[in-house]
Amino acid sequence: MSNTPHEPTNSPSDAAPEVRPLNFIEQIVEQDNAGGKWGVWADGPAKGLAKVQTRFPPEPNGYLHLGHAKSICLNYGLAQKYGGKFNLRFDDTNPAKEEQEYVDAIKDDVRWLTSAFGGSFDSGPNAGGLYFASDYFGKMYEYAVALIKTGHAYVCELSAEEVAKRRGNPSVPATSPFRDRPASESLKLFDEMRRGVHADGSMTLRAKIDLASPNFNLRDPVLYRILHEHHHNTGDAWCIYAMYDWAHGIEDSLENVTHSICTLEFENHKPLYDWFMRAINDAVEVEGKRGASKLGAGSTSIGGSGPVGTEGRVVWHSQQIEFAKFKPTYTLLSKRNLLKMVQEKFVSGWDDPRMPTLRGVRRRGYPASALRAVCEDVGVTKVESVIDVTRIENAVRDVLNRTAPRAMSVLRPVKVVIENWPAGHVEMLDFVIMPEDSNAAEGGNAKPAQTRKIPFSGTLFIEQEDFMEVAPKKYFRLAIGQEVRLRWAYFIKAISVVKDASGNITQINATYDPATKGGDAPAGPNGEPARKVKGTLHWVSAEHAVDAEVRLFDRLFKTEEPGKATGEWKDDLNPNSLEVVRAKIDPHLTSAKVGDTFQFERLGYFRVDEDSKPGAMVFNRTVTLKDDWAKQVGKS
RNA sequence: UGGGGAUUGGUGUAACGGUAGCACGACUGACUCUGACUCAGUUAGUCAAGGUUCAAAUCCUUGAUCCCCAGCCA
Repeated sequence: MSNTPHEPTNSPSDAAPEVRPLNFIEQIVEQDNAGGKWGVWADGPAKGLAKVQTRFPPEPNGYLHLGHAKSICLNYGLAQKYGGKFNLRFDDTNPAKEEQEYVDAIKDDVRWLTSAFGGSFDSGPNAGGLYFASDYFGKMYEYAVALIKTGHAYVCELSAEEVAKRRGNPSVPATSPFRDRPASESLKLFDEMRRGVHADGSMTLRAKIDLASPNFNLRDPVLYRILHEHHHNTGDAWCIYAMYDWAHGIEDSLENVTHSICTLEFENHKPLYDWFMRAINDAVEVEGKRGASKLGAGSTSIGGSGPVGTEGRVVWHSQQIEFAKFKPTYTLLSKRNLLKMVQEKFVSGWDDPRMPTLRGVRRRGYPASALRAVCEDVGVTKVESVIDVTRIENAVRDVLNRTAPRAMSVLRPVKVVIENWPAGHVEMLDFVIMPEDSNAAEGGNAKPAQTRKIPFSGTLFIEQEDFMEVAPKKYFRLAIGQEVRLRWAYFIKAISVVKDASGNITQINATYDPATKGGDAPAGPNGEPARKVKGTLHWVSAEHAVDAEVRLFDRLFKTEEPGKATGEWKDDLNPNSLEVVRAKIDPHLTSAKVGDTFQFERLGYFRVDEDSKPGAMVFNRTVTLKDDWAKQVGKS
């Protein structure tokens, strides 16, 4: 390709690749990087590069779902884009709800999803590592003591009910009779709380902020509650546990997180997040002056010659940024309700292929890269938007179309007998596994189509809906007297049907044209154009086909926003979200392994399910192919 | 009734005082040995009303609608 110098330089071939505009978080990151706000990486391959440290902080009290996928992709994507690090951090501060089972599942899910970025939290250039809030319990306790000493916190002996009663309202301030007790007294009680002297619920450590604040989060929030619970990580070492607001900023600080990204409902918590970090900085400075350097910045300082934290202080103070959740239509995405669906057996488990959990969609056959693509596609904003689920399905189709080998299987079989086929004869025909990639073809990189052999005989199965005795207008499929192509095989024409007592078609009798072998009619002897046919059907040879179970999924809910109308999502459950059929599949598929995904031509994408056993395969329909004909039929 | 957010075609998202653009969908058509894929075209929008300005999606005022907040959950 030669470029003529006279031509404008914006021809498609040399135009700059179309770049997506930066989302608002990327804009913040780039401004921070340009201003040197967070300093640079001190060592490692990114040495000298502006520091970008993100994290995904799940609570291990449930399974990850599509909503979490957006957060993971955002945080991992940022780390990757700016040469930074991504941490997986378990926010395990409430042992009453958390379990090891969830920790293991979440690690596995994050690994799976981030494989779409070519890495994970513990592998690849952006691996920041695995962390637990519970590893920081000691530091959190030290900081809490420092806050008490500096008059920023006190032990409150009000019961939960009393606190609620005294919470006040927008115009009436809250109250606590313990607010002004001396620090020495709080210190003593807090120590007792820690040592297990006091019962659950008998007292809390509260921050001394503003009982009259219109933001209720600032009305002296609880830092610690007493919980005599066994913790999956720390066992029985603690019986007081930090609350989210107290714990989270410290976790971010200890990991030198630069951008602490969370969802919109935490916007009201940001003043508290920042208040705590300033209070800790105050306390640490005071301690430093006293010469008691136990609280010294240590690992939490940025160090080196770079700037020091957002507030110009000693202890790292991350920046909280909020974005809108991922909310697909026809889907429920709250851990509480998903748990209920599992417990009340509306689904078979957390990994039911109809579930919007990462495990569910993975089992169904959604590729991680498709999820990444959707997240990229919908963008990141503070607008609470609703995403059409079909966008996810389209992203899945887009990936699978490029990656899934083709096969032919018949979901709802009806027998076809080729009357003029030589009795007992079996012919092996070429079947194209992967069509040429038309995208690649444009770039001149078309990979030649690969083929394998499939058996053809005089008795076949085709799809019931591919035959009608009388073809309506625009029906291109098989009908009496109407000729169609059997994919990669022959043209056939239906002659007659056999019906059972109740009028159901049990057999179609047809004839084939031997001259159309491979699926094309020859040109006429005098160069006349070859005979064309409008329809092409998928098929399997009856004596070779293998029986298999195929699970067809529909959406779990009938309405775009489950529960919107009545307040109860159970009212909107789709009773027909699962259909199981006995299909006739290509014998070649019996060698497929769990997780393998195929396109069953003209039907959709299908993944071999974990329930498969030798000789009894089970396929999940991941998603159908788009179907213009069904759309037309639906309209009329 | 207090505080915090948000509002651009059907949906998602750009435009940061200077031509309202992109993607998805939908619709037409082309192509096709998958009614798929691909390709071409069409469609349709600044929450409302005032104001500032040569010029407003963008700035100001007033209002509307939606979301979040009074857990010892995260």
